[in-house]
Amino acid sequence: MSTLADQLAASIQGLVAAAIARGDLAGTAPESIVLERPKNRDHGDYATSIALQLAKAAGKNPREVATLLQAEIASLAGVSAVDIAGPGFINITLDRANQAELVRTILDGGDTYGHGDSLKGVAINLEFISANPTGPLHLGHTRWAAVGDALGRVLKAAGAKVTQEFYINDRGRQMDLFGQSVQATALGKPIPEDGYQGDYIKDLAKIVVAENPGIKSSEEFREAAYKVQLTQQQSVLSTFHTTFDVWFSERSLHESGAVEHGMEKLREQGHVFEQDGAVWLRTTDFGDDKDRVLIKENGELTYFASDTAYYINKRERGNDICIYMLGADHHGYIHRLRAVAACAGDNPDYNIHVLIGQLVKIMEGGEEVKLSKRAGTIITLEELVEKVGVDAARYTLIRYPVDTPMVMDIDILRSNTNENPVYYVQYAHARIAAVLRNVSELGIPTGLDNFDASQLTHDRENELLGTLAEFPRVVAQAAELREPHRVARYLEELAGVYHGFYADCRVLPLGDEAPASIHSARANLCAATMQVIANGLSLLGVSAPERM
RNA sequence: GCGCCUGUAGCUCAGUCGGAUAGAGCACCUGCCUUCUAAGCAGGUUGUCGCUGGUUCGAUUCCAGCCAGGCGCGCCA
Repeated sequence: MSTLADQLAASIQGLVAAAIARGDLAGTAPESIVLERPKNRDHGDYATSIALQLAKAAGKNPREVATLLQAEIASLAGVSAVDIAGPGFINITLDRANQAELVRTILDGGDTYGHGDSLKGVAINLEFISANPTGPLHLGHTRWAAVGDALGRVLKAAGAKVTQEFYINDRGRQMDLFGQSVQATALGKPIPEDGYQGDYIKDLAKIVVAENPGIKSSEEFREAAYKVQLTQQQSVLSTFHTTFDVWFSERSLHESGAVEHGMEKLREQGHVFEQDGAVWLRTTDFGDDKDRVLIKENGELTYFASDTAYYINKRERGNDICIYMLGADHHGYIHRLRAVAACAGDNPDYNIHVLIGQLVKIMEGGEEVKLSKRAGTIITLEELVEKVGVDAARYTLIRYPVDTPMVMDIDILRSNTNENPVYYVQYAHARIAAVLRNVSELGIPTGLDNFDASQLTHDRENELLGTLAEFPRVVAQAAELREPHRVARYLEELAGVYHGFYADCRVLPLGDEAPASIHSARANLCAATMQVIANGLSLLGVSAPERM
């Protein structure tokens, strides 16, 4: 879908190229032209600084360059005025009725408005959370549960084929300790050193014993508790509206021979060597600060060996790009994972992308809730949802970039005021739904057959249309930068613009006033806005209520 | 010591192909509901964009160095 702004930018690009071909300008034409929405409304609907960029090569001052292009831009379809301002900005004002045709585009597009094809044909593997199945999901996992799922939705909207994947760390010492801990608890014995504590272990022990009478060995306990705990994680994530296409077991990686296969591939690429009785991967060739052990001196495989094989496995399953979402305590993995990609013969700048999420702090009652496993003050995903609900939790976690540490204030999230941005956005949606209910009750004709774009010339209408037009761009950028928070911020802006429109532009007829085409036009504009808010919230996995 | 992230209003934070007077919410004042959801709108107050240099028509944005804070640097998983 190409937006009005895209078409305009392409046309201007053509004009610039033509001017250069004619010899009016010197230099080379830019590949594309950026049209931005000026913050100041006096600067038109769109602005470009192209004249300032061209000036130097052209050997003219920027205002001259702008003047040269002015008349031609003004003659483009849909443009009503072109002004030159400041050092040489070209400010473009669009024809309002023409702009209002966007309502048709949105309503025709329905829930696909905003979708694009910038990542069309790209297969992306998106791995997030990947917790050990040895306990409930906690706050750190929760940030990824929200952001990861939202990112997946955004990438799909940009046309990518996305596999959302959860890597189950079901192998190794932690699992054994887990089994021993549950066993000890069930049998009333002391929990082993470094074992798992907490009430949930007691609960697991009870369930496991009830379901498996006569269970004895720690291996049996491990397997039974693993099953219960994994099911619990899956069920909690499902209520959180976070879905996975693949639950990938680390064990299966070993059982299927994928680890040997991965190792073989790395050997072929020539980055594997032996030293001190161990087998290493020379990751320092590609920016890691030290080489990494694949097979220990005692013959055991390292966790890193699994990671490496897993990456190769993902790529061989047809994924072009592997995105990893890791906690801040894993940021040391960035270099080594990129090096793994490079060792496998891939381009680390394209085939792999590691996102690091900073920590989440919780405030409640004006104080920081200290999180400690030992003290049992871990906040789980389940508890957070109980406190604030799915929508508020998801929305708040998503609206910040992941590389900033964030603070969640439970008290604010519980409040139904506009301190709580999720309500601000949802309220706009519910408000429109209410207006449209009234529209339908009053028998005001809606539908695009009754839509007259030339009615929508009010400043507020124009501002709303301009904001609606930005949505596809926001989605594409969020996908490109892997930053779903941009969608949330956009929705807050859109909600604000709608509320302003609502305050100044009456949709329903007043008193005895007969329904006229302005009412139909505004009703359709409302419907278009509601559609965009719904589409945006859907990208975040947050509900769009019709009543509040 | 090395590496990753952060430093923008009193508070919580936005701000990427470098652009015009740096934004939003909260907080604090002032207005607006006998007809659309006031969970709303309009207006006012608030800044050495951590510091110092560099690149250039122009830097909160890019580069270098420094300061401050968070986190991490196992043949652990």
